[in-house]
Amino acid sequence: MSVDEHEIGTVLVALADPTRRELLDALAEEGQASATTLAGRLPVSRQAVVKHLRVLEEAGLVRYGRLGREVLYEVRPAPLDSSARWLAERAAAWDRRLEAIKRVAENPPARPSDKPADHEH
Amino acid sequence: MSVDEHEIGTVLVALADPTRRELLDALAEEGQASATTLAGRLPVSRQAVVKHLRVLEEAGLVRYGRLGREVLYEVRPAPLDSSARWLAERAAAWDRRLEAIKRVAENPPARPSDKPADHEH
DNA sequence: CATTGGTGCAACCGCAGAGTTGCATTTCCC
DNA sequence: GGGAAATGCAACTCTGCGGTTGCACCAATG
Repeated sequence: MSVDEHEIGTVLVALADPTRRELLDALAEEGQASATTLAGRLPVSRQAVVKHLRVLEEAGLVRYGRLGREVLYEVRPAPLDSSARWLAERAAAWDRRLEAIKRVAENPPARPSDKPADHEH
Repeated sequence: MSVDEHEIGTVLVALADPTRRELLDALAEEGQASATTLAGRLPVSRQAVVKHLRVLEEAGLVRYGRLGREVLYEVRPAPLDSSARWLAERAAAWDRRLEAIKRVAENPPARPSDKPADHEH
């Protein structure tokens, strides 16, 4: 309801990369930092960091501002928050759905197919 | 704190793909369904669906069980839920961090660097 | 003004993953 | 038994993306 699929998509893609998550951790710790600084903390080149920061920025997870000759980035919690809500909503919806199905399966009608066996591996 | 980085990683990767999200939606709606059935609802081949289901299963987002000659899948909300908590925790941590930095920047000490200008684009 | 530290830009590489097709195999059902 | 429906397996293609390197460009500073 609250946020749209597409925005969530960009956030999920942004967060799916482990380097990007490390980058966010570093940024959150530093408060604010430049691409060069961050590249010093991770085992990748500055250019790689720049590219990552670009996708993070497009997901709204970081903000940047120029200060003299350097560009400082800082973290933005908002999209993370709305994504969390999106996930929680979805989990709740699934739960409701499963509950409804279980009720139907156990009580009134004939069962056309059984529940899948619990197949942990 | 609650769940480990690696598990979250697999969930995020699984959710990052739009086809996989559609697949989960379809599955949640159907209650349970086979790869063949699902392939009928999405614009991809059955084999593609099978591969997606494999990564979803490894992320714990679906469960499957054999019923005669067909394999039925159903959705599992738990990992979604813990991921949501993970994101929310992180967002909160960032918020605290930003607050702390703002306090430091405004009050006691000299400011070594200014806040980045608000650069929405 | 020349140097130096920080960015921006572009080309390039390698690989994983999303997708396909074809075929073998199992199981249901007449 | 013998199709027909569903799954399993394998090989293959192709695009995207994470990463690098090299160089040009700016701006602070002695």
